[in-house]
Formats: sequence, structure tokens, C-alpha cells
Amino acid sequence: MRVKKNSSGNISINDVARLAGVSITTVSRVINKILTVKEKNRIRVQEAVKQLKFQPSIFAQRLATGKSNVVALVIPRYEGIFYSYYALELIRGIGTLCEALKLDLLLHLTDSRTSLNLKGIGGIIFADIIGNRAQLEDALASGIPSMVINNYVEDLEVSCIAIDNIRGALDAVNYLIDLGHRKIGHITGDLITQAAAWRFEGYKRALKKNNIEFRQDYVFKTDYSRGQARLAAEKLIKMPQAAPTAVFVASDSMALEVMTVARELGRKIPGDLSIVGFDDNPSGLYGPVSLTTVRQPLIRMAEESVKELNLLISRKDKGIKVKKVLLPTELVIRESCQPLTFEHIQKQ
Amino acid sequence: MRVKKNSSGNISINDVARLAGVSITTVSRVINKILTVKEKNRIRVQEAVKQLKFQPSIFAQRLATGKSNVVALVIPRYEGIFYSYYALELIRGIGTLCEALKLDLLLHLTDSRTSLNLKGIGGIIFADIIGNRAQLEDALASGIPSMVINNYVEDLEVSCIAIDNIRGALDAVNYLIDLGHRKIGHITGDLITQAAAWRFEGYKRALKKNNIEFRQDYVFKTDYSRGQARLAAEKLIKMPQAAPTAVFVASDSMALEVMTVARELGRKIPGDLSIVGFDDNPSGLYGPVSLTTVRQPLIRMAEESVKELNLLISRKDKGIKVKKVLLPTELVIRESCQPLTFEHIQKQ
DNA sequence: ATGAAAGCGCTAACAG
DNA sequence: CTGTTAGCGCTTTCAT
Repeated sequence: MRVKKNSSGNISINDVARLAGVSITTVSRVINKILTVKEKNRIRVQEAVKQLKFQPSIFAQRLATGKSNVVALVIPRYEGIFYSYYALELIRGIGTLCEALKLDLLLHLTDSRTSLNLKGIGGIIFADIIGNRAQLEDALASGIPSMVINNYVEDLEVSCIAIDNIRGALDAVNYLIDLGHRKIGHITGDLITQAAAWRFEGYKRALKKNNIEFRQDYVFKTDYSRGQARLAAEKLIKMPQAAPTAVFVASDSMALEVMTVARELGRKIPGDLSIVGFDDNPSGLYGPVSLTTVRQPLIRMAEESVKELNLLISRKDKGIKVKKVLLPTELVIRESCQPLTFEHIQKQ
Repeated sequence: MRVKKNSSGNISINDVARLAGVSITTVSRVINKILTVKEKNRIRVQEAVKQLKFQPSIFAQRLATGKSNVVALVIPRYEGIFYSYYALELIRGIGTLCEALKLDLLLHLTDSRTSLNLKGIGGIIFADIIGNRAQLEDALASGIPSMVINNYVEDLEVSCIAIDNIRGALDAVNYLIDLGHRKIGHITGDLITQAAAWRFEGYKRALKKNNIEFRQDYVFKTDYSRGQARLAAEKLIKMPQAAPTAVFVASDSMALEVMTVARELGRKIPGDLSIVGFDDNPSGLYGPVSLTTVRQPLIRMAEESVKELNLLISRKDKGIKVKKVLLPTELVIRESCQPLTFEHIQKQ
């Protein structure tokens, strides 16, 4: 028989029970706030806990209950995701709420190859799906409560919360059209992301609705990086003929780069070129001309996802109520756009 | 006696043992790659595992072994930390290496009030210490292997890896001095962070070594945000008398803002004002004038910390070998600085 | 209201 | 080389 080396390290529920002069069951009841414990005993236990600095072993708890309050946040290890404002904001939102709800937040940076160890995980939040659909499908198959954020997954029975990127882009481009612009360029993000693809889609729809011809040469594809944004901006501005008088850029950080390039090339913002970004990144506020942009409720998306997942985890009946939500964006009008002027038309 | 509802959900080691026709111990041995298992049995077990899609319960494992491969990453929930390039880069580095070493990464965004639940945590990485020293001390007292990064903790018996911010700042300012500048300003980061404080210290030392008078009015304190950088830049550039001809800025994102402001105010970079930043943030590469900056090995710091912690965790003998390392920086000379010119002196 | 005892799934002595 | 068995620390019946 092994000797219990209790002296060595950890104090367990036994020690507390002994000190308080009750059974471990009673201690357990106090820990779990079960009300059927006599006041007197409860106090004795609480004091023993305090005195011994007892913290229950989460492993034992989880083994015994079969429940887990671990939330895994799966972030695709994809370069572009780290260029953006997006990732950090999401981590912050999710992290803060998990802390508040006493959920353990496990971070997984994965690529398409890694397969998640799902054992012992209470729920999963997928921060976008980029090349890791298989992981999502695994999770779903195993019955672990899952959520996808920043990607509206239509063809899978899974709850998701995403930004209405099409609508956001539509609003942005409509605004430009309302200002009189007809030659409107678009600098896309990385089109393997749904967000970028949908923003592009919104751009196209806005043109179509207003009977403006879509021109392939007005579209510049990037990977969201400032470097590619610069290249795109140079090409767009230097177009020999019929250069755009306005541009919708898929992210604020790229839009800022476009502004910089425009100034370097001697163009006035918004005089010569109107710009709308996307994100409402605080950086857009500074600079000589503040950036008109589409605000997306990232923090709200993050928080809602945790709340929803928490519900899914704690729901007893496994009634799989899939809920798909699209969060609205908001056009934030600042200084980087201007109505089409007569000069624009003359230059034509 | 309770009925084992094995049918319901999880397959356990028992099911595998039964299917393979061996004892659970043998299964356990195969799982843990203990070599004393006959080839034939090993294969049978492996097949059973595959067939049943068995994944061992980490909770049971940890409860049984008393070991945990969970690494907690504690990030102070401090606004400034999120302005910066820093946080994401660190998360990325640590996340990637944890994934590779099969460590579970638990993310904790804490403030000074939250007390960590240390139970069941194998090791802790503190990403800077800002108002949460008590948590560090708790962790140390409890004997959990801990590491601090981005903060050189001198007065505590704890391993740490930090950037040599003093040296980095010293190099930056020396470079400016070598170019002939004498009126050198400094825009600090948030001085409650050690990084910002040390950069400030490096600035002061460089002046002193070169017998240049330290002027309080050349120093502008910020919280690392672009907004405050803008304010600082405006004040610095508009100084009525003896405005600095060069400035050392505590972060690249602020340095970029300073550049923008300078241009708005009609100053040439580097003609009228030389600028050195800190971080080697890729954003500094774009823009009309690429930014001279101090590169800090963030990813390396992140990775080293995980490796070191992993060592601490797996070390049998609890010989507490505290190791404090300071990682060197590197001055990256690009285009934002210029020797002091005759014109500068004339304007005086 | 309380406690005894049977698990939760796994590991590690120990005996064979 | 393999199996038996006693825990790991906690929860949860089931009696009392």
C-alpha cells in the first residue's frame, strides 16, 4: 500500500474535513453551495478552507462530474489574422468574459493539420474558419458545444455569430455613390476569408443596384497587409485613364496606408480621392484627415459568443438549438470623403 | 451500486482493454509509450484505440499523476498593453510553441484584484507585471514553476526573460548623437511599464555619457497611444525655442504618428527632424520614409520562455535554478534620421 | 442535515 | 512482459 504523502504538497478535501470535524461530503456540499448544510457547520468548513488555503482540484472535480468549464478558443494560425486589429480585440473580449464567468480559456493556434484533442473540453469557439473546417466538423460530430464567430456558416448545423459584412460594404459604397461618385475602386482583403469575400460582394451589389458597371481593373486584391495595400494604392492612383475618384478599402489599416500613399503622390484626401475603410480601428482617428469607416462590433461579437456558448454548455437537455446571428455594422462618417466635384469631372 | 452508463458517452480505457483482450494496465502502457509491451499486444491495443476513437481523459490522467501540462499565460488587463504590437506577437510566439510542445495554454487576462486559481496549473508565464505583483508572489509561494517575460525582476527569486531596453535606448540615442544631434527629445511610453521606464533611463544615460544636458521640457510622457503621441509630437515640434532636431520615440506606432504630425506641420523627415522608434513593427517599413528603429526579439523571448518553463515543469529535482536573461536589441538603420546640418544650426 | 461508500478514468507499485 | 489493485480528490447516491 502506498503511503499518502499528504504532508508534502497539497491539501485536499480530507484535510478540510478533519479540521472542521465533519465528513468530506459536508465539505463538498459547502464548496458547491448546497443549502442543506447547517449554518454552524458551514461556517466551520469555511474557516477551515480559509485557514488551509484550500482550493479544490479541478481535475478531481471534472473527473467526478464529467463536466468541464474549459472553453477552447481556436484561432487559425494564418498570417493575415495577425495583421489585423481583429485578433487582439477578439481575444480581449473573449478573455474578459471568460474571466467573469469563471470559464477557463484554452488558446489553440492551429493549422489545417493539427487535430484538436477534444477530450475534457466543455465548449469550443472557432475564431473564423480558415482551412480548418475539418476541425469544426470533428467537434460537431463529437457533440461538444461549439460556436463559430466572424464567419457565417450556412451549410453546417452550428451556431455562429458574424458581422454583416455585405451590408456594411453596401452601406459604405452606397454612401460613396450618394456623394456622386461613379468611379469607385475597391481594395480587398484576403479573399480566402469570408469577411473579405463578403465585403467584396457588398461592393459589387452596391454597384449593380445603382447600375454602375463593375470594372475588374478597379479591384485590387491583397492579403490585408500594409505592404500590399501600398502597392494596390499606387496602382489605383496612377491609373492612366479614368482613375477612381473614391475607394472602398477592406480594412482601416490598409485605408490608412492608402491615405499615406495618396499624399506622397500629391493627391489630396478627400479632395482628389475619397476613402472609406472598414473596422473602426482607433488609429483612423488620428492623422490629418480622420477616416470614414464601417464600425463592426467586435467586442460584442466576442462577448455574445461566450455567453451563448456558456448557455450551450450548461444546457441539460441536449436540444441542439442552432442559432445564427448577423451583427449589424454602422457607417461612421468622418472626414475622408467628399462629394464628387466639378473638377473631378473635368479631369476625366 | 451505480450502473456504469458506458454506453452513453465516453469510451474509456476499459473498453479498449476489453476489445483488445488485455488489461487496462497494458493499455495504459501503450498510451504512455512504455516499451515493455509485446509487439503483438501493442498492435492490438493500437487498433482498438483507433477503432473506438479512444482519447484518454486528461483529467483522470492528471488526477492520477498529479502532473499537469497546463501553462497559464497571465496578461495584465491593462489598456496600454493592447495598443501595442507587443501583446499579439507574444501570444503568437507562446501559442505556437505550446502547440508544438503539447502544452495546454490557458489565457488569463487579469487585473490586480483577481486571484488566480493555481490548482491544476503546471506552470505560469507572466507577460509583464503591471499591478499584479501579488499574483506573482502567490505563484512563487505555492511553488508552481513561474516565469516573467518582458520585465526584469531583480528583487524576486524568479526566472525572467526581458529585453535590454536600456541598452536599446542607449544605442538609439547614441546613434542620434553620433549624427551630430544635441537637442534630442524623447516621447516615452507608459512609465508604469518597465519597458518604457528603462527606455527613458537609456535615453538619460546616453545624454549623460555625452555630456549633454538633460532637459525636462524635451521629455513627453504618454500612455503609448497614438492619440497622446500626436499631442506630444505637436508640442515638441512647435516648441518656440530650441526645438529638438531629433527625437527618440518609445514605440514605432507612436513614431509613425510623430512622422505624420511632422509632415502635417510642414516639417521634413529626416531633413528637419530625425526620428528613431522602438519595436521594429513592420508598419514602419511602409510610408514615404522608412523608420529607423530598435528591433526587439519578441518572438524569441516568447519561445525561450516556453522552453525554459517546460524545463522547469519537467525537472524532477526541484532545484530551483533561477535564470534571469536580458535579450539584446538591434538598431535597424533606415531612412528617418540624418546628420545634423548647417541649416539646423542656423535656425537655432 | 449528515455520513459511508461507490464510482469517475487513469497510473504506478507490486507480484507473478 | 502482464495483470491486480490501491489510490489520485472529488461528487453523488443512499441510508441514517
